[in-house]
Amino acid sequence: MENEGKGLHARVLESLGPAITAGDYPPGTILRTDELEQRFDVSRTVIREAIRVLESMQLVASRRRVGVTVRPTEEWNVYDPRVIGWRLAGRDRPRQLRSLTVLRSAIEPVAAGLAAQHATPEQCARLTEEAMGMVATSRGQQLDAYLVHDMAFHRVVLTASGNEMFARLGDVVAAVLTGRTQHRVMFTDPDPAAVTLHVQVAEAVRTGDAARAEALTREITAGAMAELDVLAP
Amino acid sequence: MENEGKGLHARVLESLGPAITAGDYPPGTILRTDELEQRFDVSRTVIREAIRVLESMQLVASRRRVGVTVRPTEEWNVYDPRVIGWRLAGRDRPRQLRSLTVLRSAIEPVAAGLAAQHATPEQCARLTEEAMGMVATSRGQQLDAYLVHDMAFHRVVLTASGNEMFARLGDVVAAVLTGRTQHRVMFTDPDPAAVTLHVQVAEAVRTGDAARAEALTREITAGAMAELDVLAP
DNA sequence: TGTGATGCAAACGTCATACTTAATTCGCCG
DNA sequence: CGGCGAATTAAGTATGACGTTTGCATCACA
Repeated sequence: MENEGKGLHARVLESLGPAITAGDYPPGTILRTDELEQRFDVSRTVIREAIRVLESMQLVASRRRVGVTVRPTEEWNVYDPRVIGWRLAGRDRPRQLRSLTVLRSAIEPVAAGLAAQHATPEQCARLTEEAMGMVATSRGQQLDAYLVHDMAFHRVVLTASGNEMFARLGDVVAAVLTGRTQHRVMFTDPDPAAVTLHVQVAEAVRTGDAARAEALTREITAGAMAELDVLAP
Repeated sequence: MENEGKGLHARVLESLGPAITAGDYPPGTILRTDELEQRFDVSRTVIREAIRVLESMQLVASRRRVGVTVRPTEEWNVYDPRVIGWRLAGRDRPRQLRSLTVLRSAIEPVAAGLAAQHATPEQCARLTEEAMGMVATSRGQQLDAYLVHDMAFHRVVLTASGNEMFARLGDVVAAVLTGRTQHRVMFTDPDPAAVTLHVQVAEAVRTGDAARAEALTREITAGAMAELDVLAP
């Protein structure tokens, strides 16, 4: 197992979390702590702490005399990084990927516009650098290297926006980009038009042209949305 | 106290959470469990469960031999409803309100566009109804009643978008709207232009005009952003 | 004197158990 | 038949003991 050195409650969590988010326990399902205790062969303390975390994610609700009940999907904290990770790893990965891509398409253009206004010289340099990296790796089946630059590029944009809520979505965007690469046929190089757009965004941010940065980024995310119709059910 | 019937760990959480998010414990601060145990006069079990929840919010990290250390702001789960609530209640409320308003301005127009495509007849009816309610309460110092309709309106739009990530931001938007009303001079009626925009959005969604719904909503959020410069530092 | 191995101790992690609280169920009595 | 209360059940809390990790200091050796 790679489940070592993380504490027992973390191990229980890594088992229950994915199962619940995958829908293995339909909403309303009742889990009893003593049953879990036996199933995982750990003490109540451990189970209780794992439950407390699941409860803080709104995945379950714990009531006396009743047990721990699984809550309906609409009540989950779908922005919790672990919930996102579990759902991406599980059964409704396509659905989750779709939700996140739509989220991206809303956030990133605005973030790029703000970045054009607030980015530091260092961030502008980083941006140009990563865009260049994308150009360099855009041909000849170097998808992995390309992905690294792509993720870095978008992360810098989100950070440079100066909005902490946007900045925290860096991991989400990275996950979406990674997911797309994994689903893509492995010998298809990235769309040259998309690469060009990234270079232009870097330039727009550097010159402080917010409207242009926003519009260009909107083109990028529109492209991602278009791909989605082909890739995800 | 109104802290009753919620369990001891919840009470500890309601004390530590706001304190940490308010910056009372700067990043790197070390809390020891036995000290907390004495301070709150509860058992280790309770402290440990509270710590576990704070840890799941990425507010703190617990390491052996060193204690529970407060993590830097950039690592917090800023989308956790409780974190948002605590920060809105605390010292950097203006900053948080600003972040959330920017987030709104990115999300809501896209959500409205999607709502125009996916809204059910029932949702369209709800939308028109709430817009009418806003019109009815927009004059004569009925700000509280107006706020109720305003919140309901935006919540329906977010839900009708069909995107679960958007739908979960209903509480955030509600918090922003509430915050705005509280900060506004209490005898100033809402901007008539904004009220009209809401009515037009309802219509655009009903007629399935996505582009128009998006553009109109963008006007609404732009207005909210403009207000912000006056209200928040 | 410098460097690395070794051992101690501090603080969290886990376990077992006893006791408390609250809610549901069921049966008694009016 | 209905309401009220006692039994039951499962989570919540408290506590003492032991395990585990790891920062730090000390000591040995070159």
